[in-house]
Amino acid sequence: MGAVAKTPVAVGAEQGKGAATRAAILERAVDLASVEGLEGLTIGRLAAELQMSKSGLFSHFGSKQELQLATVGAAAQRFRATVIEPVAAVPDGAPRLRAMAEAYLGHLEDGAYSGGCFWGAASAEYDDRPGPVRNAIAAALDSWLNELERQAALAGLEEPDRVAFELYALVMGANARYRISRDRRVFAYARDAVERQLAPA
Amino acid sequence: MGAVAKTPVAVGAEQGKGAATRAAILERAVDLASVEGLEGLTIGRLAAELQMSKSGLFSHFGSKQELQLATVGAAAQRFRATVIEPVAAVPDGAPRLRAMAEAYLGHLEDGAYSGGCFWGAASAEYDDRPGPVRNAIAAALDSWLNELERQAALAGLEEPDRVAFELYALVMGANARYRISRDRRVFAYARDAVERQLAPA
DNA sequence: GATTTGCACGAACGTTCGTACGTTTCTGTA
DNA sequence: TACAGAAACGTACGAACGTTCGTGCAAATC
Repeated sequence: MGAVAKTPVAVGAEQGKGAATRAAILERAVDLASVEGLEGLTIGRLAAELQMSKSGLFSHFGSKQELQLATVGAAAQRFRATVIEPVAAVPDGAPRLRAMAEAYLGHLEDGAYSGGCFWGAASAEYDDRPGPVRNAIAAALDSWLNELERQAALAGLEEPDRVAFELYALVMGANARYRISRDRRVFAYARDAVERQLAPA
Repeated sequence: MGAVAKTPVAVGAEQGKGAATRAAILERAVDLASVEGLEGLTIGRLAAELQMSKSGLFSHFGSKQELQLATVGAAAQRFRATVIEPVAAVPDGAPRLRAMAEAYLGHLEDGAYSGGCFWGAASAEYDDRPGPVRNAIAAALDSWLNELERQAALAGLEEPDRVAFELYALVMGANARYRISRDRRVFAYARDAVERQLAPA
């Protein structure tokens, strides 16, 4: 191939066949974990769905916990790619919050995620399971809440921490309620409530 | 009270030693399932915690699914006993909704449930697992939402279905957020938001 | 051409799961 | 006191779990 000078392993360098396989595994793992849970996510089943051997898949992670942590990381990356980055150009404050909520609700409504919101499931599953996996989930959710609060402050809203909580509760509630009742009216309720939160801005 | 079915699904512990054992099993099962999930709830561990044999416990239910269904039923009974019945004497409408929300949030805040809200965990776990267990969970949540909507209507609030959803999202969001962040401020946020929902009444 | 390295494989391990079945122990009447 | 039925127990099973280990093979490196 090319005569490009090869650098030592850089952070996040995605080269080689192994990295591609690993990425494919994690893509599927996020979907599977959204349905079966992070604990119900089984190495054997994941391998079967990807048509590879259990041991071959396992060797990419070394332990189930490492697979779970990597899956949480992949889910965070996917969340940023679908809810954060697409609205990065929208002006700070109320417009940005509106766009973020819409990006989240829109993906739920379209059924883009077969298993619903990964974070809703992971949060409920690990809230009582201390350890690195729980910490990773909590950190991701905290950073999301912080972003909501930051934007609420930029919007000039009073009590941005309270507004952030309410927005979080509304969109997660829409996810939870839609998932179990399949009642699509919850999306209208949630959009309406988000709008009411943002009205003072 | 009507005719008793052949299946061991009677509610009252009126007869026999077996019924008392069964009730004790289910009491523990609800707590365990709130922490480990309904799927993570294992017969062996449940038996060990109750200091009885796996087979002795198993014979009360005949299958794990029957144990899960019975656990859902016991959790519904506990929910009614802690959130519905204690406020039965409170006047319909806004006062009743306030009292119900306070009963729910108060129990969460006091840490009465070691594993947090059973329904938040069960709903997230089973939203993608079709079958009798999911149906039982969905039915219990629907009846709760319906009660909220009924009380919202009695309170003279507009769009009682929307109000019911928002109240549901707020209290469940408080549970979810408190469980993962241990931030007690969410209770104040939730109470404040409930009050704002009820203000027009 | 020889050697090292990176990926994936199949077989087997020890454990735990839900479930089945036969036996023992308790308990409430006749 | 005897005894039937209920309740709890002990043992065993097949399957699936996470994990370990040795091997095969292609690409990269020497």
